[in-house]
Amino acid sequence: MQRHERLIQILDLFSQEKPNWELEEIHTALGHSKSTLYRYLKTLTDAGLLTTFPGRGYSLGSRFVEFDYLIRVTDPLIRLAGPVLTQLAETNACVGLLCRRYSDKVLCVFQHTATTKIHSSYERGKARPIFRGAASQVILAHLSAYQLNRLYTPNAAAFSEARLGDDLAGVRQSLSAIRAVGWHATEGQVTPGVVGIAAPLFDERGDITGSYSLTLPAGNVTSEDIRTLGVTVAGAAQEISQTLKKAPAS
Amino acid sequence: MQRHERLIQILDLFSQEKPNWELEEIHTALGHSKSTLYRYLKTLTDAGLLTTFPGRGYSLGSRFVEFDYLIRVTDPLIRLAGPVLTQLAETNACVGLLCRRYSDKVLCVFQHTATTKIHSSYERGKARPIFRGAASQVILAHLSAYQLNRLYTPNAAAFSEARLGDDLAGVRQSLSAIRAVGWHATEGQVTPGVVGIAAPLFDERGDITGSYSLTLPAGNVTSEDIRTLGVTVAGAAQEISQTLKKAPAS
DNA sequence: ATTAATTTTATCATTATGTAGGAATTTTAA
DNA sequence: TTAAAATTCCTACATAATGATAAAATTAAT
Repeated sequence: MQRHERLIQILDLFSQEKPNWELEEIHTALGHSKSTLYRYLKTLTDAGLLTTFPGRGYSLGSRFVEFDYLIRVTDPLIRLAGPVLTQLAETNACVGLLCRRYSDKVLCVFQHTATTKIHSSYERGKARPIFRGAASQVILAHLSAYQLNRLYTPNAAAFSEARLGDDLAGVRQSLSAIRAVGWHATEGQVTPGVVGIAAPLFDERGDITGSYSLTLPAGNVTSEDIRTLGVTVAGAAQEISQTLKKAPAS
Repeated sequence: MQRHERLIQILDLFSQEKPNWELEEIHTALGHSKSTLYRYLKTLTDAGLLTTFPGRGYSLGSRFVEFDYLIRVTDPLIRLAGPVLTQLAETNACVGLLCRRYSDKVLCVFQHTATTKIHSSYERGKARPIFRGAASQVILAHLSAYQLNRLYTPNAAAFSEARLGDDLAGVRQSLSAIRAVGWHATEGQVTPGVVGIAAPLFDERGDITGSYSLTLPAGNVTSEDIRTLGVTVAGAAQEISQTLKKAPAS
């Protein structure tokens, strides 16, 4: 299984800093023979994963845009949680975030901004590690014991830095506390001066699938405000999870 | 190059009708051995092109969402044309569309709706054939003679149905007329009772790269209105193309 | 519209890599 | 904690990938 990885490796080249690659540049970067490279690029282009225009090299193909659309419209979480989140963000003049767990990271899948005080850098399509910030940690708190174990060993330092505990027992305790409260708030773990308040979302089988959160400037809010918002967010999230249970996904 | 195609073939299974696939279902559909299939699925999953959750099978992975984001933020067309288009749509209480050419189809990459009278079904991520509708035909009109030839032979019927002419000479003439006017309007080619008014967008090398268009209900507009809007759209598109020329893409 | 230059694809002998089936392991669920 | 299920590993064998070159397609210029 080395060939397939080499094919897909080509996709890894494309980044925000360098979204366009000439054939020669790919050749230099990855070092295939010209005919092999042309073969690879044709396969990826035919699949819509790359596009090419004469004299302008290769860039990411339409398939990514099309499949993002497909994911968007088939995601029951967005359909259910989106409107409620928008309203919540508007009511509280803050930023609303809907995140999903993808293996060991957390991806923003929907966002609504209802304030100019925060420059939200967390739009649909941006991923974060599962360790920092309320929207991530509330997911972490609901992983199965087995999954937490598996995750902890190679990431002990990250857990420690995120103030979740310095050993597995400590981490378990912190996460258990988050579960007991039903919502979770952090300050400045992602952006300084910004508070995040998050609640967990469960899928139709009752497994953790994402988080529902509000992000607001730390200055204006008391811990009492945070508690009130936490309860609100948790209530909304719970309702969504229950609806999801009744109307199973496709 | 048969192996790689089989890998990517798996992605073709995922659709709006069936966004979730169990291993067994894929096995039935494509007929690899179990170990090979697991190997394929692991490769795709490691690459972020698929995700899997226990008991819920496989679905499209986070990479599509992340790369869509990347494409969105690195697309100079969206950056330049987006705001102007939004304003144009608002002013005229209609739907604004920004499309891009991807080989033989046209993809909507940005949309702004400023009316409730049309149910716009053309959001970011939706693709259409290059033959029907103003937003497509205006791109068709600016293909090179060679590309038009190549496209015509296997699609003569489609050209005819789209009323672009019944032979290559006729098609050339229709398209030449569109070029001469600088904008193009069609009625009901995509949605009955809906008028589309489009102008071409050229990249920094002067090649056709997309279209800029407004979509509005046919009832309320006179052909004089259409002409006025056409000139406006063409002017805006021209300005964008010129800006693009000065500020070359990454 | 024709022609020259460039880019892309096809061909084919050689060599390396993927495949399938069962065993071992990991992960989930009870 | 243990049993069940899902996933990955292992190896002999078959098959397809590779790269140099030739042919074709596409672009650019006249």
